[in-house]
Amino acid sequence: MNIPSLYIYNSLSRKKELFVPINAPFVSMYVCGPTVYNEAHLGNIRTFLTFDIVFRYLTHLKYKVRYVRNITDVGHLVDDVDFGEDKIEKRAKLEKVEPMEIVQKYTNNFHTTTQLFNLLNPSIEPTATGHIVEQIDYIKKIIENGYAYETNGSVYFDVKKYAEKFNYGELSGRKIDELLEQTRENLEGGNEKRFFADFAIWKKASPETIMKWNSPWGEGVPGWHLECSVMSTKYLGQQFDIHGGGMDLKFPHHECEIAQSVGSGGPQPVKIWMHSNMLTVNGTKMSKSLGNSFLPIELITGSHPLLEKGYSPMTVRFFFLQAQYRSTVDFSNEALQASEKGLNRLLSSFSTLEKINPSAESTFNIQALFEKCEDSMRDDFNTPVTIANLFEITKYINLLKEGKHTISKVDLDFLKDQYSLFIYNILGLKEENESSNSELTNNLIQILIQLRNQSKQNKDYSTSDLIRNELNKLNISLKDSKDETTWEFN
RNA sequence: GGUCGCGUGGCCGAGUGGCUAGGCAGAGCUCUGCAAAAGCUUCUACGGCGGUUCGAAUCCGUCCGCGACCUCCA
Repeated sequence: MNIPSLYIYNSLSRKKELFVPINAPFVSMYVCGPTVYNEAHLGNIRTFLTFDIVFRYLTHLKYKVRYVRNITDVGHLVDDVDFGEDKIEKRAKLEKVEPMEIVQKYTNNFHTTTQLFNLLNPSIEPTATGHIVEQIDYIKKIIENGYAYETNGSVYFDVKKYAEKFNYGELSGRKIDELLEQTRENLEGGNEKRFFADFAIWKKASPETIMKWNSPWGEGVPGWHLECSVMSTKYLGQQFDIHGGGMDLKFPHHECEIAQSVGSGGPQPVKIWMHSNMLTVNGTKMSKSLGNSFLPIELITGSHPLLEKGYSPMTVRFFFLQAQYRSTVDFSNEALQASEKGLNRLLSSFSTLEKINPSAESTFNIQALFEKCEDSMRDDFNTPVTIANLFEITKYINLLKEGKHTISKVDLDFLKDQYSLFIYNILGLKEENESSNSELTNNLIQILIQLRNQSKQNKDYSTSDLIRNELNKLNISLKDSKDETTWEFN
């Protein structure tokens, strides 16, 4: 297998590294999925989009990718105090339904949303509740290795003990000494933990808790960090290629995952840690608590107060891809509108392409242009540069149509093939609302267009303008080009 | 306070020790009965101050501003 060099930024080493799979052509990738206690917002979508691109591009490079993205359906506590409440249970009480109804409802919702944004489904989508037995076994191993202790029916990971031998904090750049400085103030109040940085891997359940399981330590729930270690190990092995997630999961979540894996007797679990940056609104992280988060539906309808109008899912997808995944992206109406127009320009080239006739020779090097697209993707999935390169190709397509360049049959076929490959398959963009118009509507409007063009030929401009204006009142706009008139809904 | 990151033209956003990123907006032009749409062309910026260098927006130092994480967060 001859695969060109792909470089990926590794959060662990803090530099771009040549990607060499542990067991090529297979690639194993784990991404922290959603906690299904409410609707995913746009910030969440950005992260999943990042890894959708990684999945798509690795697949394009002919790797056989096993992409695991979990569903957290238990164990994610509202906070980490002794009797922290499960996020899903809390929501279930609020909506007065069973916790599993909440799980089902928001899992369904999540899937609808991922489809909306054209995110590919992962190879495996395991749930935390489906792996309770494995999690209990995993906890036992950690205890046997001496890196966890039981208190009051809960089991905590012993960070201090772990740090004696291993480097706790290596991923997030935290020093255990700095953590120690905060010990005194944080240890007040009869905490069950020996050390404030210790984290629960099994949490005792209160009597009224509905979702709980039997364990050697009594009834309880697994800790949030644990599921990812357990399920990644189960489906990808003790060591796998890529682990992804949002930047805000780096600490403590991913740090704890490493500790659990190593503490259970395994090796350093992940070769490349990838973290996608946050979506911001007016420079501040999008989050529900700040009230600045958009739900997909608010985005499409434009019903959120911060939005001037609605934007299609593909516009948002394209907008996200115009920034590199490791940079923050700021959400603004101006930027969205710019993306909307830019995307439209890119996509309209497909129909332009159909009108181009091949010549004997090509006057430009189309292979080189697409090679640039590959290069930018291979440089840590640099989609903004790839898009810039595609716009350059778009310009050539337009120049071809104007006859200012020529292209051979072979090159034209290559161009069509590659343009479609990059835009549809690799960037995962797609046409929208094209098929939403009924055949009848289209035929009726075509008749009106014919009538109008006849009027124009007869220089009967009052009739032609009448047709155009009346259609406009129905939110239908006509677009004249040199050889034809097309229409679209406003 | 600790750790990390960022500051690019009107806006959004790449990148790089010397060679035009790109998109949107603006301007000009083409097309056109008019308008719209579309296309082409164009607009040359890198927070302040020092330093290294033949040359820095890119490296180093410092200051200013902004943000993320520090056990809810994608």
